[in-house]
Amino acid sequence: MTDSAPITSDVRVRIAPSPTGPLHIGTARTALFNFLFARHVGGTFVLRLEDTDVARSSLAYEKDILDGLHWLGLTWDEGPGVAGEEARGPYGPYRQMERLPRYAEAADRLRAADRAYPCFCTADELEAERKRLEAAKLPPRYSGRCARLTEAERAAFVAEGRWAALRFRVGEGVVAFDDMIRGRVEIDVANIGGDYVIVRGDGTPLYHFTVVIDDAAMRITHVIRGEDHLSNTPKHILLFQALGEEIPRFAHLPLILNPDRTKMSKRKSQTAIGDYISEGFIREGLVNYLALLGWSTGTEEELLGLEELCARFELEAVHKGGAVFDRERLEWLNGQWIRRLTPGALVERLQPFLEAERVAGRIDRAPSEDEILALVPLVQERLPVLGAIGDLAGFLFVDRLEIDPALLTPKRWDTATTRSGLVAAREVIAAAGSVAFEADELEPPLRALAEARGWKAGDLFMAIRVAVTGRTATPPLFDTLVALGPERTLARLEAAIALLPDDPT
RNA sequence: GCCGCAUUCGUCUAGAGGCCCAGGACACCGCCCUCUCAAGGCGGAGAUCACCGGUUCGAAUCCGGUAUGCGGUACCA
Repeated sequence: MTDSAPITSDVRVRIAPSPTGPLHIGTARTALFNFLFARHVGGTFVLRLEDTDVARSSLAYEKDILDGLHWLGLTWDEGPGVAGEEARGPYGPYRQMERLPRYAEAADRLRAADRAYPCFCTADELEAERKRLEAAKLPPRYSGRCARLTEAERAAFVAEGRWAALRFRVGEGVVAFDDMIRGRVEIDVANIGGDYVIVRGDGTPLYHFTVVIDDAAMRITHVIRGEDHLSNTPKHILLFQALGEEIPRFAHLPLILNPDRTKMSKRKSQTAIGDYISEGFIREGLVNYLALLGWSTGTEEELLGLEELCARFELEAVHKGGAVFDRERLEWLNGQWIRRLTPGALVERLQPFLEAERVAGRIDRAPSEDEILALVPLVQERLPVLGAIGDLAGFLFVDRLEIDPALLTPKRWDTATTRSGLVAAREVIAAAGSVAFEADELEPPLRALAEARGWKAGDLFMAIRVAVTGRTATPPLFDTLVALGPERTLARLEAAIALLPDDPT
C-alpha cells in the first residue's frame, strides 16, 4: 500500500499537530493534503509533535492524534517513536520538547548577532501599552522599548530580578512570497506588530520560533498548512533569513467552516475525528470527503480512493475560498463506500458496532460472524454509517421485543382486521415454514392470503413487519423473517396478537 | 482599528475571454421500481457568477474600486 511508497524526490512535507486536543477534522485534512502531495511527487511525509505548550499537551491526545492518522491511512515516513518503537528518520527527535537544546542554540546565535534581544517588560507594562495604543486607535504593536538597552541597563534589570523574554528584531521592509495556492503575497513588516517574542521569560521557545527551526532542521521543502497561518508567514520568513536557512515554499489551504462560515470549531461543529469514527464513518468515506473539501479533480468524478487521490492530487488545483463542512454529503459519500465494501470486509467493520450495541444494552447478544455475513445483503445498502446497524437490525438480537401497539395497526386497517390478519398470517407462515423457511416459500402464500381476504398485500406485510420487528422501516420482510427464524417469528406474531383486543366493539 | 485572504445554486464544486442566458454532486421536490425503508433510474426546481465601473467585437473568467465575510494582530499553536 501507500505506506511503502518509494521516495523518489527531494520534496519533504510535514504535519505538525499539537497534542492539546483530540485529532481535529482540520488537522486531518491538512495532514491528508500533505500526504497526498508527498505521495504524488514521491516525496517524504514527516510527522512532528509540537508539544511546547506543556500545560495543555497530554499523552492521551498524542495517542488520539497518532491513532487517528493511522486509521485514516496517512502513514508517515519519518516521525516520533511510539509505544516503545524507535523514532523513524534521520532528523529526530520529532517531539519538540526533546529538541530544546537546538532552540537554545539558535536563540544564542540570534542573540549574539543582535538579531534578537532580551526584553524586560512585564506583562502589566505590555498590557498598559496595548491599551494606550488601542485608545489612540493605533494598531497594537510592541514599542521596542527594550530594543536599545545598554548592557549596563540590562544588568540592572537582571539585578532587579526581572526575567527576560527574547525578542526578534523585525526591522523594516516588505516580505513577499509566492504562495502555491494564492499567488504572490506581500506584507509590510511594519504591520506585523513590532519585534516579537521567540523565547519566553522562563526559557521555553514559542511556536513561531520552533516551527522555523524545525522546518529548517528537518529540511522541509513545502509548508502546507491552514490559511490561518498566512498572516504569520512573514514572521517565519524573517526568521529563516536571520538564521541563514533556505526558505521553503508555502501553500495555505482554505479553512473548513462551521455552517455560519466561521472557522470550524468544537463549539459549533463536531470536530474530533474520533467522534466520526465511533459513529461509523469509514476511512474511505472520510478521506474521500476531506480530499474534496477545497480540492477537486477538475472533472465530474468524485468517488476516489486514497491510491487514486495520491495519483491525481495537485496542489495548484486547491481552492482559495473556505468550505463549509457538509455532514449530509459526507454521509452520502460514506454510504457509497460502505456499499463498495466486500461482504467479508463489511462484517469485520460491523463487528465492533454490534458489540457496542450489546455493551450499551440495546441488544442482548452480539451475533457471530456468520450471522452478520448472512445479514450483509439486507443491510449493506441501508447503512449511511456503520453505527446505524443497531437501528436497522438490532431487533434480531433482542430477547424481548418492545412493540408500540399504535404502530401495529396499518394506516388503512383497524385493530380487528390487524388481529385477524396476524392470526391468519401466523397460520400461513407456520404451514409454509414446515416445508422450508425461505423467502421464496413465504412470500407467495402470504400474497395469496391477502388476495383471498381482499387486503392490500402491503398492509398485511406492514402488520407482520411491525409485529416481528417493532418497526415500520426494516430490511425486506421475507428476508427478515428468515433471519429471525421460524420459532421467533411465530412467537413474536403470537405476542403481537396478544397485544390486540380480540373483541373490539 | 490595522494588515492579509476570500467571494459561482442552501452546501461542496466545474469553469483559467467566445463551447456558459453557467455543468456535476449533496440536500429538496416529483415520477418509475417497490411489502416498508433504503439503493437505483428518470425528471424538476434552484446561481442576474457579491456589487459598481473599466478593458475587449465579446467577461463568471482580465483591471480598478466598493461591500460583505473570514483570518491574523499573545511571553497559544
